[in-house]
Amino acid sequence: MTREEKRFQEKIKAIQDTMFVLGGKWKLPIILSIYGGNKRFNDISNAIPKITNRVLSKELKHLEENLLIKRTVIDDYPVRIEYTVTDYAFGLEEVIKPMESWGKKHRKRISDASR
Amino acid sequence: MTREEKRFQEKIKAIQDTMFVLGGKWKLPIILSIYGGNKRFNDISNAIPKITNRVLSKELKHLEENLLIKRTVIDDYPVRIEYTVTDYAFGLEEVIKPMESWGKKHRKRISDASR
DNA sequence: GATACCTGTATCCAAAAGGATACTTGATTT
DNA sequence: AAATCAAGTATCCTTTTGGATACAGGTATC
Repeated sequence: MTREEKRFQEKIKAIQDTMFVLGGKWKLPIILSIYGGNKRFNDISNAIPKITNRVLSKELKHLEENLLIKRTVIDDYPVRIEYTVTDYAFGLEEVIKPMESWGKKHRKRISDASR
Repeated sequence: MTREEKRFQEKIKAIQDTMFVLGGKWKLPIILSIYGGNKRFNDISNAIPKITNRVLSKELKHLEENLLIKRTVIDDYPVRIEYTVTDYAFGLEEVIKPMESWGKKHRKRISDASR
């Protein structure tokens, strides 16, 4: 593999890492929902219609492992859990904003193309 | 649904549109490979180890439908096809670059966190 | 007439992602 | 003693995505 090919592979890998963190059907809705003030498991679940417990649970773990949200155990009764977005997650702004604006332009472009 | 919730849904939809265009295992490697000079089906196929014909064919169609590459029939013998990236595809730079740099920072962050 | 070249398709299969539904745990109120 | 609540787990199933392999179809060379 040439040096050039290697840089190329690293570029792809970095982009795919980003997609791994944000990709799939639910990660963005969950992050934005917590950011919007929902802290508890059932609050988040209710705020996002149709997500199941199993999937929400898995995604919360994924987001926690990737340092985007924090899980805090509050030890009164019944034991409550609070999820909050981390400061680190705010760094995603720099990637989410371009994705949002490109996605909007693209949708328009594609629907224009079919007329 | 409040106005706020609606804006929220549109934001998510736009981001997911971007992911739909770029997501999956092969789309980026294919775009970058064509951008890097591979024009013919078999060239692209050879440049990307392990991709199968079936998958390459499907992904090329997807990328063409999304206006990122152009398919040109060259009526020689045997009929050749050339794929090139479109000018429109260059607009992706604005979303790919942040994804790349965030992905790199994130990989470092995650590996530091586990020490 | 067999063979090779090129750009795919066709068929079948495996793995990953996501969904439905019921259940757990353990203190507390009824 | 039964019911309740929060935050998930457990089990099983469906859908989506990707992979393996063979082969088509038209021309041109051997």
